[in-house]
Amino acid sequence: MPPVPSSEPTAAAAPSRTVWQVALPIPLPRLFDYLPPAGDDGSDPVGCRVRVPFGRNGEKVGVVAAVADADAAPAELKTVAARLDPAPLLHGELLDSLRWLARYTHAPLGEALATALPGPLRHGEPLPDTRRWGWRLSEAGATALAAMRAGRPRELAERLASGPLDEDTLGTIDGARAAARSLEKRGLAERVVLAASRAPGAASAGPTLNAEQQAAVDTVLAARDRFQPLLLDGVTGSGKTEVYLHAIADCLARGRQALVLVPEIGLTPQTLARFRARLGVGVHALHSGLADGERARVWAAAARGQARVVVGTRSAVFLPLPEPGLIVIDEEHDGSFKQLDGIRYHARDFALVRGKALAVPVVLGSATPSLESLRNAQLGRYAHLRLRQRAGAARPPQVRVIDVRKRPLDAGLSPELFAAIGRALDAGGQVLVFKNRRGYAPVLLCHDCGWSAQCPRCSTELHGTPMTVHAGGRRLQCHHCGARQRVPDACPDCGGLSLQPQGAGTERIEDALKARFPDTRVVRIDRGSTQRRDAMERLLAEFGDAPGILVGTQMLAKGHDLAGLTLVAVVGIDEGLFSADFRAPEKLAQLLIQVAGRAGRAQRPGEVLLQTHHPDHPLLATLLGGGYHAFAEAELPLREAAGFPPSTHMAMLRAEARQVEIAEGFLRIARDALRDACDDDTALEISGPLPAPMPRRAGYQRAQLLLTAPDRRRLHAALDAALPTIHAAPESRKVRWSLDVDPIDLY
DNA sequence: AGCACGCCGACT
DNA sequence: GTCGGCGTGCTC
Repeated sequence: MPPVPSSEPTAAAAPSRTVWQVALPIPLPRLFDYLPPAGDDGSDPVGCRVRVPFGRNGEKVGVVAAVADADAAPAELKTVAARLDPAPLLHGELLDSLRWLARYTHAPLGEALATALPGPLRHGEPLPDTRRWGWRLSEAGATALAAMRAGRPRELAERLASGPLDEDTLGTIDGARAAARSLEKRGLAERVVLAASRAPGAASAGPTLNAEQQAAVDTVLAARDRFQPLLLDGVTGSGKTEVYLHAIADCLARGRQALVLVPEIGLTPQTLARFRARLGVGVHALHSGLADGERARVWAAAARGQARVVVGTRSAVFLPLPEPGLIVIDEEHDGSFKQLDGIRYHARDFALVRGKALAVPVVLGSATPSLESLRNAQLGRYAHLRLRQRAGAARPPQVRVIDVRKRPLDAGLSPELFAAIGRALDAGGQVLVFKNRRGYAPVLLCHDCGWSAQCPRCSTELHGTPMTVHAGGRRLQCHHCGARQRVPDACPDCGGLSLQPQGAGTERIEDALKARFPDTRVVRIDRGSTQRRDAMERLLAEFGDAPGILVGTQMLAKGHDLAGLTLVAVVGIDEGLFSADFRAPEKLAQLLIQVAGRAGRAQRPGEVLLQTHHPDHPLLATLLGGGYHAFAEAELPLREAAGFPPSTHMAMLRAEARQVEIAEGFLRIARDALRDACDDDTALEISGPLPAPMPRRAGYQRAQLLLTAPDRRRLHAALDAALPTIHAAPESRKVRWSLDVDPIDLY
């Protein structure tokens, strides 16, 4: 039986009948109109979740995006099955910002809203209870206490006699939960709501700030109550976190909430413990390791203003902040702030949009700021706060370059490197062998002279565009223009026969090290060996500070301090020097600085060895001579000359199909639609369709279209104009396609 | 994205 | 003789 006695169209004057326009989490770029549910109280439904009938016999949960006149609506309308929120769940600034995000990413609003909500809320569950629950002794319990026989229930009753106990504490006492249930059954104890503890607890004082830190804090505090981006640009060990903590403490004192975004690997128990100890209030954590229910509780606590400080990874940028005071993005250059599937948003950029709408300062911290942020600082859009002094006694490590041309390599490691590792181990030190992992599209390199294959069409004097190895090592291909050629038999420069694709994996390196140092512990840490999020911490804790070798990738650049670390060896940097990805030099520079930072923390002075076929490469010379900022100052003009971001703006249209021709055919349709959408051809440069390496799924081929525009607004205008055509094209249904605005990986 | 409807192979 | 492959079409 249909639950809704449908509202019959009355012939009598029924003037402005309205429809609810609902945003649904499906990849269709429009809203869906529904009749309001019968008996609705008539309060503004915008921002409320609704359950609606959808399709033949399905139901979906969506969010009311607008209320409109029924006359304008299409033919037959279905009726909202249920309004799930009496008052809007999404409203005000957050709803506005999410509308912006949907427009900016050219995604349906429903998908943007779904991305912002934790699973349970997305699926229509009520906002969870965030009250603090605890146990207290009932009156009967108080009288019965003296007569109780010994045991767990009596022990608990005795504790409760001196005051109620919250459930978190209870959970830490052995057998206390069962004891509480037992007391409850006998009417001796009861479960009660405790008062929310918003009163700041004991905040411990941190170290005294040095002059630079104090100046940075003062600048942040001077910007309270207005939108102001601040780039906190401080060398490793300069105490950026102290600056955050002071700014957050001020924010708390003014009764405001603070949101801190950290990279995926940055949210360690140590980080949280430090925030908790220093701020003296509850610090909520939000990360991918949390259960769904827990994420929903943090979201609800933020929405109710109970969460005063939240430290979270990427998705925390979607938390509601009814009493906003400050947003911090730590390690703002980190790639994990960019979501790579679904709605491809950048948490740092979205945090800035929210900060602007919320009128709060946004602190972007990094020792190696992204070139985007550095440029914004140079242009005066961001306040630029520099911390040049290292706190404490840490001193920069010795950095040495090892030339591996013509050296016999074992798993990519040179004899000099093995010797240095042996010396460090003999001296009782720890060694980190760090593999720069610039994945799947290897460049071809001559081991004798260092020559690498460059595209003859796309390379200029300023900027080489490498060709990468394809078709099982038989073909070279340019990722910019798509040009192909055969892999040469001999090096065109020196005639040598040692042409090889770069890239030995960490497993091979681990095996080689185990073979050379059979009596030494070799621990490999990479995505494969640490699926679970605490696995890395556990492995590192086990590693301790006794001599041994750690082998790993990016994940090891940060986090857990290794006190015994005296030698860091970096291999695979040539892939960064000659990558087809224009961001590779920036990523490599950031990585090298960070890795060097690790070696500088030990008691003994650390040593960093860089293995390369290009000991004289300008990037290395600039970086080693002048540090990260010298590199950035040299790199920004190169980017500009080559027409790359941040001076231009990009979008990537990707397509995937069983046959490349299908994917490319779709992209050609899209290309034509985009060309038609531009009134002049300087507005948008379109490259492709280009083949994309490494299909995500077996049996599928990927291709892509790269869009570059000098002006962001015109890029978006072209996309806005062309996307309806692209959506409507029959070819679009034969491929899986996606649009990535501001792509970070051009693969 | 789901989910149904719709026409051609290896199983009870 | 059916169960089921996923092509294609639609969703207020």
